[in-house]
Amino acid sequence: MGRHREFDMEKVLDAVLCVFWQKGYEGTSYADLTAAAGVERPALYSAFGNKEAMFRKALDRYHEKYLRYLPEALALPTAREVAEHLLRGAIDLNTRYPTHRGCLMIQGVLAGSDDSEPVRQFLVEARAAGEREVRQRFERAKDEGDLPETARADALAAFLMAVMHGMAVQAKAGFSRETLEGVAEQALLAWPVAKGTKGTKGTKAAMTS
Amino acid sequence: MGRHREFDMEKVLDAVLCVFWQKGYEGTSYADLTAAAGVERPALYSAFGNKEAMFRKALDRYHEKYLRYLPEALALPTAREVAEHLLRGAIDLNTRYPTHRGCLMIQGVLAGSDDSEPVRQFLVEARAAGEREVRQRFERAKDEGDLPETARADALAAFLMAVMHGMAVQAKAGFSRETLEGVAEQALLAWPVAKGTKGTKGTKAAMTS
DNA sequence: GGCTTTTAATAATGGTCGTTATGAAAATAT
DNA sequence: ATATTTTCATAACGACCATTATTAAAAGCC
Repeated sequence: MGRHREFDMEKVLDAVLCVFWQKGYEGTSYADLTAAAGVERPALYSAFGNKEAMFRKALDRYHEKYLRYLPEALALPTAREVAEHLLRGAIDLNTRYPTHRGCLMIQGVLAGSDDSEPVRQFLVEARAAGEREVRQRFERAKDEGDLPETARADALAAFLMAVMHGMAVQAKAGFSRETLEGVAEQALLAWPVAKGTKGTKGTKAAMTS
Repeated sequence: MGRHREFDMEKVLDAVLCVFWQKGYEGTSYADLTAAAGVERPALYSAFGNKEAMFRKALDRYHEKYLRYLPEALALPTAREVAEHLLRGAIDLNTRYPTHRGCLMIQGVLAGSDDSEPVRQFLVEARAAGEREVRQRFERAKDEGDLPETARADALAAFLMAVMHGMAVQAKAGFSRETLEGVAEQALLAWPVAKGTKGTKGTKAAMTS
């Protein structure tokens, strides 16, 4: 019984995601959303609830569709490869789409009015969760011996995420892919190497290959 | 002739700056500004012009009052010291004030509506100007021999700024000063050393002293 | 075909945004 | 002391914000 919806829910969500990605949570209005989705306001409300819920849904999709490189990275055999894959994945994602450069988890809400504080806090926690996974992966790497005992997993994870966040800021500012590759390359130069493991001296092209 | 203004212009500007610093450009309303400055709207308009001009004035003051560590850093004798001072200064600034953590030049506008695009672009250019100064300083360091000929000044500057941007994001997310010091320490581990210059092996406390 | 149910589009809600008239208060100048 | 000029606070402006009534259209069931 009843009529079925005429629009493609996934297409609408993708359109919504792109707008949030480009303009951030607060910078996005329903006028923007309806224009991008080709669907009127009440349809968005019936489909998502409200703006905050819509953003959370968009963020879910962002994880599923664009942040796959994170679990991919964590599954690699060594911490060095994990770091390389994370940096490369971030560069790809931040520079691939000219209309929405940078990272939704950074520019979604970095600072804003009190109204958007719940969303900001949600993003803070989401980023912390990602960093936690990376840290735990590096702790495992210490156990497995591909990171030296003296390495600090928490500092390495925080450093790696800081570089990724910084690259997101730079990508949003229009920095080229090549420039970001130089950043990632420098970030990896001091990657700790466990005793008895061959280093990567001379492989300066590690990040650009 | 005529009446003179009753409020302290510098105090008002400081208050305005703090609000922008905390909530960003778009997240700040005139209600916030008047509440913080203790001055009514028309006074702000007569003193600054409009919101965008007010933000630019606040950014000028930010440079003068809080970004002094940048020219300080550039004046130091070696590139290594420049980098250390920049990182330390960023950490200080980003974590010192609990009510407005992070960096105005990052969280002022990272992404926003079309209305705030001029301000966003202005911040992009301001950050680029800072990075350019750092790059030129590193090129000089190559000439002077305290950076090796093989070092890429542009990549080092971009990397350093990326780490600083990333730390600003993390500071806004509540990261402790100690965590950021660990990030900066890792960032400096691979700092290039010219031939015939003594390295810094073993001085792991370089950043926390 | 009539009845019910769900979606669609139009348009209105109260509230807040940035920006300004407006008129009272205060201080200098004549 | 009066006139002039500037600043001050109250309050209003239109525009846009996120959120909903409201009503028309479409699709199922009998």
